[in-house]
Amino acid sequence: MDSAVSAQMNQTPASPCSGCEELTCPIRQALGNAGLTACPGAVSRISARAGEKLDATGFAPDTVFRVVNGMLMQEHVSDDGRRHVAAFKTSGDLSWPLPSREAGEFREFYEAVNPTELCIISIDPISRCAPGADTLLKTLYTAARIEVSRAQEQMFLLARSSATERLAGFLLDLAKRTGHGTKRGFELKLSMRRERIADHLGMQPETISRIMTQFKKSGIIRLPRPSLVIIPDLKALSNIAFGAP
Amino acid sequence: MDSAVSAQMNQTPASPCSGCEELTCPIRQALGNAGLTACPGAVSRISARAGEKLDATGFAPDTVFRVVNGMLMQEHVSDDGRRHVAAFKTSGDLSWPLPSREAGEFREFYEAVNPTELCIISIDPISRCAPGADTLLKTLYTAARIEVSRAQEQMFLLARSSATERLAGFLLDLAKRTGHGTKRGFELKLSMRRERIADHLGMQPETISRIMTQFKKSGIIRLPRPSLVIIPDLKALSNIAFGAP
DNA sequence: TCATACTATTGATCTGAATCAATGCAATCC
DNA sequence: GGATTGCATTGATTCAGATCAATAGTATGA
Repeated sequence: MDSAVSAQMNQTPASPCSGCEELTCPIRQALGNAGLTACPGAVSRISARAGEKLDATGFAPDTVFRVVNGMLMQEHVSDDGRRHVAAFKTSGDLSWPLPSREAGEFREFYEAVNPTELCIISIDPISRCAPGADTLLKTLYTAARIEVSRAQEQMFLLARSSATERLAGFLLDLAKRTGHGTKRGFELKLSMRRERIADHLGMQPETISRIMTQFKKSGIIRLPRPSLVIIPDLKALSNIAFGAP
Repeated sequence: MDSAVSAQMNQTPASPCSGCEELTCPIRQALGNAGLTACPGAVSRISARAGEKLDATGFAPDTVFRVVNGMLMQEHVSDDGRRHVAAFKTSGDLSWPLPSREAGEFREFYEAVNPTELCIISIDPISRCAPGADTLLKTLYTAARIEVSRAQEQMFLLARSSATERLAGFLLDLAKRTGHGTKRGFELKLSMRRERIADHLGMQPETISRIMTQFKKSGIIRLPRPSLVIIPDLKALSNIAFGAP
């Protein structure tokens, strides 16, 4: 089992969460400043440098994480060291730490891929004391439903797609979420290493490399540096992701 | 693409849902009979014979299915005919039909494995008109969170376990949920065909057969008929599922 | 009870991705 | 700016599971 949980993120309680100034924050939208202020300690905030890790074991079952900015990796590690990256979370994404489980299952960690800020929110005190709590609950419920859909898409990908299709799907998804168009094409920064992409897609890092090279040779992507992908034609990549022969 | 969506389940509106007499029904628990009666049309009920299919496309995004009894299979089918069974749902389980999506993704179907009764619930009218709606919302939110955890476990299984481990994990899960102890061991009825188990685990039916035979030969299971599994020692199966060499 | 039609099992072979093993790059630190 | 170090890439080989092809069971209906 991985022992490199050295750099624990340092948690700084704050009430209300100073990170929830953004208009898109569901907590703020549901409760407003007044509601948030009524619940001291319900929201705390963490800043993490790239590579910092947080052991998600032992959080109360009403906890929700919200990524303010940066990128957070949610990973599951089994006792014998097998890893799976459940998701790469970006600005605005929510995540629910796993309820603790019996042995034989796996442990959950969160790791910052980039410098990342996140809020750790306790829902119970908020839903008890704040006005607008039902709106908040509805927002969270909707978010959780969307998370179920995402997970089901990922399951389909893992169960029924080839390595090539999986990587194409991953690049496409990340491009949509974090990329930006330039004159040369759609540009995407791959901040995580190949090994983590492999852990996300149920593959080995060597296979990621090989397929990247294929994509490069066939002109689907350009790869000036290992961490910079340029996609001249998103539609072409999409065709590969969805099973074009 | 599968065209055998011949036997559409026949939906019979009812208010309140006569199927929600059980104490475990979250709708009933949250609202009570009075609350349910206040929302005519919010809950309808379906009876399905084994093999009957329901196209889940086009349900409102506030819809929840609840299996009353029997077994329901939630499956995703891509345009080129690849299938994945996201889950086998049993009594008390909730399921959320996927929001409709752009082309290139997949369609969702529900199919009764056994004779099955389910409730189709519209949440919005209930949460508007009934007392106790926030309790209901909290119950649904909790259920959705649990569903996210389940999906993440399944993702780990698909991404990082061998075929043998996956099948052991599946048998174990189903045994816990639908099996029962006898003097010969834990007995489990496999109502679905091998092909559907394969679709759930991202494998081929032949591989399921081969591993079943291995398990049989090594004494992990007995298999009097293809649809009846007897597990003398759950712990032995569990060891295989969680990566014993 | 026997014929019919599926479904499961087994066998032979193939193949995509894993594994093992170098080699080539890029960022980081003196 | 040049070594150092950790990744990424490429190559050779292996192997788990898929695919193709029979054969054997099981359930259903006359």
